[in-house]
Amino acid sequence: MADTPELDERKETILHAVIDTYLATGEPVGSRTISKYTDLKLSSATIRNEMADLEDMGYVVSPHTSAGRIPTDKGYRFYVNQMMSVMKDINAREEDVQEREQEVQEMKKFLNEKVDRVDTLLQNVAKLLANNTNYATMVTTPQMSGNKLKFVQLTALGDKKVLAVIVMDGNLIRNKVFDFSEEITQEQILKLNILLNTTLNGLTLEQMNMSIISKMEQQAGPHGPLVREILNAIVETIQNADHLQIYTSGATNIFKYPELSDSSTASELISTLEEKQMLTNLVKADLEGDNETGIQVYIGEETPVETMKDCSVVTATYELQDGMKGTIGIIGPRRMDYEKVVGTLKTIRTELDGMFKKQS
Amino acid sequence: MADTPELDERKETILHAVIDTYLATGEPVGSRTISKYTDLKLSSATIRNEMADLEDMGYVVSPHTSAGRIPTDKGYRFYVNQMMSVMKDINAREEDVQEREQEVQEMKKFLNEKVDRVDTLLQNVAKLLANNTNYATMVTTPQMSGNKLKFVQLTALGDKKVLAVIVMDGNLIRNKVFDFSEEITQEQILKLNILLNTTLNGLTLEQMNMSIISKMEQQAGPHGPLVREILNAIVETIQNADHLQIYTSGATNIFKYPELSDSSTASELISTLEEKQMLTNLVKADLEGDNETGIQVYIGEETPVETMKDCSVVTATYELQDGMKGTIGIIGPRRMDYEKVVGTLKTIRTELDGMFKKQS
DNA sequence: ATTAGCACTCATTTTTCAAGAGTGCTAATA
DNA sequence: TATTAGCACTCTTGAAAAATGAGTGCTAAT
Repeated sequence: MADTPELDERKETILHAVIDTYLATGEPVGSRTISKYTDLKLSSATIRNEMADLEDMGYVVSPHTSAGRIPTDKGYRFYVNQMMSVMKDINAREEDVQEREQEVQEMKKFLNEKVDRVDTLLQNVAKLLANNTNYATMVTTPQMSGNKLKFVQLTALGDKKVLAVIVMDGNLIRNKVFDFSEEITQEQILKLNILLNTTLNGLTLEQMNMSIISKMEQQAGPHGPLVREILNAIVETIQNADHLQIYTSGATNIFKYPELSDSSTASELISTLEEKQMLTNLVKADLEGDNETGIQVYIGEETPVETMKDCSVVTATYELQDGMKGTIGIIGPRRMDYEKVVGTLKTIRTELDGMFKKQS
Repeated sequence: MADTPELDERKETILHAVIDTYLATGEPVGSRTISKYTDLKLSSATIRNEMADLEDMGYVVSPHTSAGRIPTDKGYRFYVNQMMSVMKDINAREEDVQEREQEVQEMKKFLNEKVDRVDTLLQNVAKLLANNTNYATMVTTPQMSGNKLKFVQLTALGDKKVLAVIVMDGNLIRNKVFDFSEEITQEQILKLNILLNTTLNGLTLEQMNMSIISKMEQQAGPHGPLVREILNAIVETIQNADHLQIYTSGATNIFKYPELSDSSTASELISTLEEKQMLTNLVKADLEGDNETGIQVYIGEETPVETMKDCSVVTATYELQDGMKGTIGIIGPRRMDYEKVVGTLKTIRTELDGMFKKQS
């Protein structure tokens, strides 16, 4: 608003100190503590005055008259913003990289071991993150946009059943078995294969509109209804392939934080993680808000998921070469270790890209 | 042991009454309550004496001197055994069927609506069960035994990649893409297809032993290593197809039962449900113990999963026509409504069979 | 064999009290 | 004018004490 910053330097230092200590201890922090903690060389009385100001400005509150202060969402927001802008320049502090080196190595090793499917990989990522951070985590499958059909291959299975193998760009493969009302011959299948592939190959889902479909139905002549059935299956399958899946892990980590572990809050949270339905909001918000870093921090009420208003959520977008995007999220208490979490997510984001290149 | 039953009729009645009331209230039940509850027309003092006997025999305990009694595992076991033997004759009480009729209808409707994949169906079953019973639930994918290979189909994807579509009996289909070190021609693929299918079709996993593999390697001549690679992929894929998947739901229902919701117990339980790893014990135990009814009740310490020793678990085997077997489990507090749970599971077991026939 | 009566036990709840942490305000100080 | 020391006051926390009440075990009466 004003062009002078709202907080002078001393207030900033004090606020930072308050939040730092609160993150570490989880207890309201008093003026005496700060007066010792900082190198400001100020008495507790002075700090008290400053803290009263900070309270007026809405950065901190005291839970009751004779307690220390705890940060408000606004306070956390200040802290995180400051942190993010510092991190942008430095990208990753030497010591942090050092410290996380081992983690990454361990992760790589673990991931390379028994991973033959992307979903297993993602599940493992969730699990590892949960273990390393002590927060709850979620990881989504990558979402493709503008999926192109590479080819379709029909095969008779006998018994009036036909197997359609649908291959999309990026070698994403889906199967669909369907029953016909009557037995189908080898020639018919051959014909259908040719018809489907000459018309559809290279098209995106959006391009398979009504006009193309009805044209194909005409060309198929007597097999019109059959073609329609197959097309529907294809469309549905492609849509399904794009179906968002969410893996979560470490839900019970929330019991490590007293402010979240009273049973009603905990129950609600775990439910949300278990049902996964509501987590899609998180993903949407994450994919839309494209800041440069690919990292998004939601503090308390800011989070797009109703049931998580007592938590903070940090999300990261990971992106594969083909423009497939997915989301990783970390859910913890407001007083989470933002610095470590953001750092870890930045690392994972990068690593994940490399790993996917190895997997097909 | 002795040929006279350990409990005379009066003791049985009283024990039954104690357990019944305890199931309903969750509080230790005292002698006065029982003296009113039963039609035995006995004073509380008499009941007190009988209860003291029951305590000596290990069917009940009092949590402290001046409290009522609660059932021990042995007590529950008696209760459940009695119930199961009664149910075997009656199969399903008229009123229960009536009462559950609506549930089943609702379920069928829901399941038929948006279910196009077996795994979604099973997930929904878990969810519905959890909602209807207020306990935590798990459902496994059906396990096949002696999976036979129907055929394999290799297709070039270009870019040194080959798609293998593996079709098993029961039209279970898996895909696997793999990279070769060098480009592969159309003829080579054709040859490989023929070689693979003439040799392998109709074989189970167990039959693909070393002698067959090395024989094929020889026949393939220069493509030996290639064939080996493909075979490995096939074997792995089939094993993977048989990979047990477990869906859980309603984990947070455990918060409805105070005896389970202190945070360490709850955390451990939810973890187990989330990780799913340990639940396989449950499945194994369920599939092995083949009693006539297909229903198995584990009380407290009896359960094959360590972390669930404060719970009771009821499992049911469902079986599809092709001999595929899966497990449904309900996890709740010791004082769960065994009668309702067993009844519901019996119904679901039957319904599920019908539904699978509809799905492919 | 059953029951009434009574003393006793122990968990639970409520009340009371003391300790401690931290604040806000005022007056003194540099 | 900005800082600090000092003090009264507030409110949480924890422990101890007291009251409540449900339920038992035992004895003596029926």
